[in-house]
Amino acid sequence: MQGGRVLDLETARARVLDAADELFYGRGVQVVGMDELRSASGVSLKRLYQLFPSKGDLVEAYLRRRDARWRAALASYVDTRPAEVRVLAVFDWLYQWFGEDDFRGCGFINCFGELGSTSPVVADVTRTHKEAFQEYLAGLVAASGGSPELAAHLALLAEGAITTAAIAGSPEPARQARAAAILLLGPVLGCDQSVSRMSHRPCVRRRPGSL
Amino acid sequence: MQGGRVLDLETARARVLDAADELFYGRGVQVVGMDELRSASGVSLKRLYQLFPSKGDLVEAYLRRRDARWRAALASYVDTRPAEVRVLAVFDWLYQWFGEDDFRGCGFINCFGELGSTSPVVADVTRTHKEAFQEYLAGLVAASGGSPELAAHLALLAEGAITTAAIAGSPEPARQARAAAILLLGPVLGCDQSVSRMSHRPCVRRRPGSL
DNA sequence: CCACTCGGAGAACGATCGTTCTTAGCTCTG
DNA sequence: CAGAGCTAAGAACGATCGTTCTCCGAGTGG
Repeated sequence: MQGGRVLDLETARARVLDAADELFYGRGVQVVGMDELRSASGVSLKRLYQLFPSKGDLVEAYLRRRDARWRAALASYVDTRPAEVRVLAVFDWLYQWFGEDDFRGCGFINCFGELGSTSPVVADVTRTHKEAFQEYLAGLVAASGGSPELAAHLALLAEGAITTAAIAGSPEPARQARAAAILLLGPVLGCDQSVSRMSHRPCVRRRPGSL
Repeated sequence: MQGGRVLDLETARARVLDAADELFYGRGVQVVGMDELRSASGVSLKRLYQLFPSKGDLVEAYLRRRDARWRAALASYVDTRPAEVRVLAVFDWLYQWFGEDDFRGCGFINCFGELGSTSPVVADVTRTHKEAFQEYLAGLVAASGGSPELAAHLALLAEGAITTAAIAGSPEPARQARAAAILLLGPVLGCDQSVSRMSHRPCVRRRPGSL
C-alpha cells in the first residue's frame, strides 16, 4: 500500500542530498541552516528529520555520497583512457574539475577545517576519503610499474593542487602538478614511453583541449 | 598619565591574540565564542571590544599575526642552514611542525574552509599568506639555480604535505614530500651535489633526529 | 573624607539555529 | 458524507552567540 510513498521518500532523500551537496559544499556547513535546506530541497522539516534525525547525520550522509560520487567521476574519466596514460589522466581530470564554476576546493578538507576538531565522524570520513584516493592512485601507479613511494609523491602533488587551486581561484595548479608528475614518472615511463623525452624540461605547456 | 595603561592595553592585546591563536587554530573560529576568549585571555569583554570592534576584526588580526609568525619561524629555521640545502630544509621544518602536539593543519586553509565563502577578508588574507610562502620558496629555488616551475612544483608538494599530515595525523608526509623534492631537484643539484646520487631511489628514510 | 572616573564582571538583548509542536488541510475507508 | 490518519507549513521553544549595558568597587584629586 505504501509503494508510492516509499518512492517518494527516496526522491525526497535524493533532493535533500542534492540541496545539501550544493549548499554545504558551496557555502559551508555551519552557515547553512536546516530551514534553508528545507526551502532549497522542497522537503518539509518533518520529512527531513525523518530521513536524517539530526544535522550531523545529514552532514555525514552528504560527505559519504560526495565521496562516492567524486571517486566514481574520477574513475570513470581515468579508466576509459589507455593504460599508459592513466596516471597522468588523474591530473587532467583535476584540471577539468578545478575549472567548474562551483569549484571551491575539496569538500572534505573544508568540512574538516570546519568540524574536524569537534566531530569525530567528519574526521573519520575525511580520512577514509583521502585514503581511498591514495589507494586508487597507488593502484594506477603500480599498474604502470611505479613504486608505492612514487604513488605517495603524486598524491601529495594532487592534494597540493586541490587546495592551491581553491585558494588561488585558478585551475593552473593542475597543470603544474601534471608537469611535476611527468618528471617524477620519468624513470618509470622512460623504458618505452615517448613522454620521457621531455622529462628534463619541467615547463610542459599543452593546450587545454589536449590531454 | 596613561603610560601604564597604554602598556596594559598592549599586553591585553597580546594576551587576546595568544588566546585567539590557541583556540581558533585548535578548535575552529565559529565554535569558539567571545566569552571563551575572554576567560582564556583574562581580558574583560569591554576591553576586548575596545581592542577589536567585532569578532571579524579579531579573526583578521589572528590570521595576520599567524602569517607573520609562521613565515618568520620558517625563515629563521631555513636561513640559518647552508645555502645548498635550504630548499630541502623547508621540508625538514615542515616535518618538525607536523610533529608538534597541537598541529592541526594549516590554520589558513582551515579558516578558509570555514569562512572563505562568507568573508572576503579571510579569503584575501589566506591568498596573501599562500602567495608569500610561494614567493619565499621561489626565492630559495632561484638562489639554487632552479626554475620558477620547479618552485611551483615544490610548493604543491609542501601544500599537499600539510593537509595530508593534518588529516592522517602523521608527520610522515613531510618526509615523502622531501623525497619527492630531491627527485625534482635532481637535475639542479646534479651539477655539484652529492645528494643527486640517490635521486633514483625515492625511498629515503632518515632517523627523526637528523635533518 | 568625598565626589568622580574608570574598568571589570556578568546580566541582558536581539538574532539565529537546531529541533519539536501545533494547526489545518488532504486523502482514503466504510 | 464522516471521521481517522497522514502531510506540509510554519510557529514555538530552548540554547547559543555576538554585542551592549548595568552595576559596583577601586583608585584618585581636592
